[in-house]
Amino acid sequence: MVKLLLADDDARLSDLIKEYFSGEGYEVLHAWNGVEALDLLVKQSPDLVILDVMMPELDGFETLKLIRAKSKVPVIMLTAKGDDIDRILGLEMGADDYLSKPFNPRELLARIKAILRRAANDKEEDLATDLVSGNLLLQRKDRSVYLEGELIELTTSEYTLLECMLSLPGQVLTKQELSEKALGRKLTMYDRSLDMHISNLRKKVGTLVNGEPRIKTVRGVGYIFVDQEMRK
Amino acid sequence: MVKLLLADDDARLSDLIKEYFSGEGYEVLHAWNGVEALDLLVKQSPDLVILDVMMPELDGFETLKLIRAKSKVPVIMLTAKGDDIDRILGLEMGADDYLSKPFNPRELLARIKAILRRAANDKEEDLATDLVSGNLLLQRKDRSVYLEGELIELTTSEYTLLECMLSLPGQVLTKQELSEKALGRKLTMYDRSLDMHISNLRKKVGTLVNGEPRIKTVRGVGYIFVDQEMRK
DNA sequence: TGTCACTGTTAATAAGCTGTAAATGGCAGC
DNA sequence: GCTGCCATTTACAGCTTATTAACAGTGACA
Repeated sequence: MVKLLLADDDARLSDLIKEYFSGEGYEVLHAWNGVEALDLLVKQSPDLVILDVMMPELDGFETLKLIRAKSKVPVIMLTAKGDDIDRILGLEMGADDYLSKPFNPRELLARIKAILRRAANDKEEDLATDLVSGNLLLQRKDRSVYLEGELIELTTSEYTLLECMLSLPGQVLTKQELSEKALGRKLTMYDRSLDMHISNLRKKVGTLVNGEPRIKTVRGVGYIFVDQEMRK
Repeated sequence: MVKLLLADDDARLSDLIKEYFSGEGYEVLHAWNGVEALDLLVKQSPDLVILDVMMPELDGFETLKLIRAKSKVPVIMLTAKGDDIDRILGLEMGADDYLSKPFNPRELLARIKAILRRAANDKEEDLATDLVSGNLLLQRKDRSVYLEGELIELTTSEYTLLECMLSLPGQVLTKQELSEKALGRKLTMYDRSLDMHISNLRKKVGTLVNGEPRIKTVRGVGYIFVDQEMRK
């Protein structure tokens, strides 16, 4: 069952939404403010969050910021009537959609469906997309990597790292970015873990056909995965 | 060849799309309005319809309504920029996706592919209620499983798990997904239940004919049910 | 040229994940 | 209340992988 998290301090509206969506076959969790919402987000991991902008304790924007710091869950913001600034701010901060009060529950439902469907599509799309660079092939659907047609064994970190680099070839990826995306944590002062993974990756994925290194170092900044035309 | 039906009264856009999609190996039929579109739908039965909302004679919504009255063909709606009401109405009325103008043809292509893939999957699900992989057969109608023709006794969880894996063979299924789909709950920190079921399944459903394990583990991620050609 | 910060790599250590046997708990049917 | 069957939890061995430490190179720069 699809689980929604609604963060709103208006009891009447909340009840209305809860009732409507329960009838439509959704499970609705409710938080009275941003703090509660974050708590529920962690504990219940809902499929989508509906955030009222106007809330006590922690307003919608602050909450959204904190949510985005750790999660990619789709978020719909509820803004006051005609408050364009809010919409723009919300979307810029990573909300997936907005709706101004007062609204028709049916409209909210339609938006939720649209967002969830798109999210599913995107995921499917990702899975179906193979990354290629020269003689290197990465298949996401089964997390397999082939070099010159030969299957290469990679550890989880190596795979994730390679996926990151392959999806943005030819551009500098900072160590900070890579550590966060591939290892899931901030890069700290004397953390050499990333360097190790790069080193191991280089051993396995090695060098280009022409002998050039496939992963270039940008001293003091990060690494570049050398961009190559797809082989025909 | 995949046949697309484009209903749009904008000559420039139509030409653009026709050209782009012809280059990508699609056949593009064109209708100037909803009436023509319905006519072509019957006569040519395209694989997918792209409907502009703004059209003379019969607008996109009316057309969609008439299409849905007789056909389940996938439909993508083209809406004016930022016209939320349109896209909501469209989705509620049974469109499969929407795209707001102006758009990048590549994005349209991506969405078309996604939808067609989904349609193909759905069809397969519906028609073939039985899932087959090598010498393994799962019949949904009576929840029975046969290995090499012999009936295998599985518990509820084992069966559901196997059904999940068999329906997406050859791709990584994360422990999270499997736990949610097969056991109906989120995977929590020290939950080993899924591992146990996998272990038991392996005992029963065992190994491939060639001795390879049928269920591969992807450390730190999940499992893959090895894809096999259907036996003829 | 010498210092300094940063990098590459080997080896050692720590942490984490998996498979599975066995214990536990829950529940339906009798 | 038993009994039997499953699902879940516990426990732990065996392994794999991640991280840390240590040290040698290397480029940047004064």
